[in-house]
Amino acid sequence: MTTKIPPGAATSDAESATRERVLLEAARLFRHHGYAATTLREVADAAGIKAGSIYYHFASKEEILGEVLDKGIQIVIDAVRQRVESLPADATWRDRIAAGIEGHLWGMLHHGDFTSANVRIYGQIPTSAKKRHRVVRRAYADYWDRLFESALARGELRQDAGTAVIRLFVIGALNWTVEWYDPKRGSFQDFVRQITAIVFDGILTHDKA
Amino acid sequence: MTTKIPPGAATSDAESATRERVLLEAARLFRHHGYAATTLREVADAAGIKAGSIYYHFASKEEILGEVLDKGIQIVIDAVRQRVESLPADATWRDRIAAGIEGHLWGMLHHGDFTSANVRIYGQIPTSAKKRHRVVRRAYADYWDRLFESALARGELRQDAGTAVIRLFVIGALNWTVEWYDPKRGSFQDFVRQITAIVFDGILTHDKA
DNA sequence: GTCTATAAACTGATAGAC
DNA sequence: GTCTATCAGTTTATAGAC
Repeated sequence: MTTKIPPGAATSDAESATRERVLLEAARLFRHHGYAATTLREVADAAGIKAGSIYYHFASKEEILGEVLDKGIQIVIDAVRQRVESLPADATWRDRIAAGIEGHLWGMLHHGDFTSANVRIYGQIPTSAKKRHRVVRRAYADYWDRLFESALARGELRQDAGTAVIRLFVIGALNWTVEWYDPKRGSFQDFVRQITAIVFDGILTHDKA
Repeated sequence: MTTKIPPGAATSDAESATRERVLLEAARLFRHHGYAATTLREVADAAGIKAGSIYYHFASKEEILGEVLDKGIQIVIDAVRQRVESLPADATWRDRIAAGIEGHLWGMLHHGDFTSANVRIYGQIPTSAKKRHRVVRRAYADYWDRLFESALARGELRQDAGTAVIRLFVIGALNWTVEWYDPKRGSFQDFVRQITAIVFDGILTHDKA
């Protein structure tokens, strides 16, 4: 509960280098092998310490899981809010949603181990861990629901599909890009342009008068 | 290699009731706990037999995995081909893609344990299993690429995004619906209508002259 | 076809030296 | 802070009875 912070230290508690290293390697291993399949010995090996030493930094395997999951979603939330809230007050909802898409993709693709681990293993973790993590997820879903419902009220969003369906479809599709996006096939900015175009206007051509 | 088939049996080899039961329960457990985290004791318990008995039907845990993965994708392939190929010869590519979307969603959502297991654990399985399964995946991807490239050649598909990006985005988005689709919130046919509308025309409104 | 029994190895977590 | 050593439990797979 009470963690000692060295006087004058600018960092928050819980931020030693090895601690961060353990979280990073855990995220990478959870992503590629799953949560239950990843052993603390593997995590310790990758982090350059022995298995027993992990328990100086974390109380249990599940505590590591919790931090990895939270970090994965927090990175995305921060990137989205930063971009959406730096828009001018008279921005259209289309502009705000576009900013949100770019932020979400940036977070997903630039911290792939944390975000992919989150996407891949959330459905496989103990219910206790799920329950705690659900609060953050719900808050993020609410943020997007507000964007979509405001756009709907302004007549910018299609009305023949539920906003919940739109949110789940779009966020799910954006999340999954971390599983196939290949930076070697083009710039991140061009990727964002393509995805935003598809999300906004669909995959078909439309005759314009 | 040579499996005894009772004379007059209409079924192919490898189709005893308990064998099918083991595959079904394995898919359900792989889906919810991951591959490595699922023990053969759990699978056996769920299937109503003892752990040792599994080895009469399967040579190893990885053989079960292979069959679960193949079945998950084969269900979807069959549903897609059936719908696309029953269309009249003069059908538009829009019609064909719509039929493909409906088939893909039907397969995904009506055999959720096999399809969700496939989506969730593919990134977490041993490379040996991945390598064998990749052949079927590639064939299915090619099928969709042909649909999209034909639509592109006919001017029905948008030209400012790569067909590979379109395929990966759309299939990924459709795959993920199995993680959030709720049959209690509306009929399957209405769900297909909403998803197809979003994929074809996007989430925004478009002024039509 | 299914069972019991067991082998050989691995698991999360703890205790205590340094 | 990190180490070694260890506990108690679990794992896949095999052998052989029925």
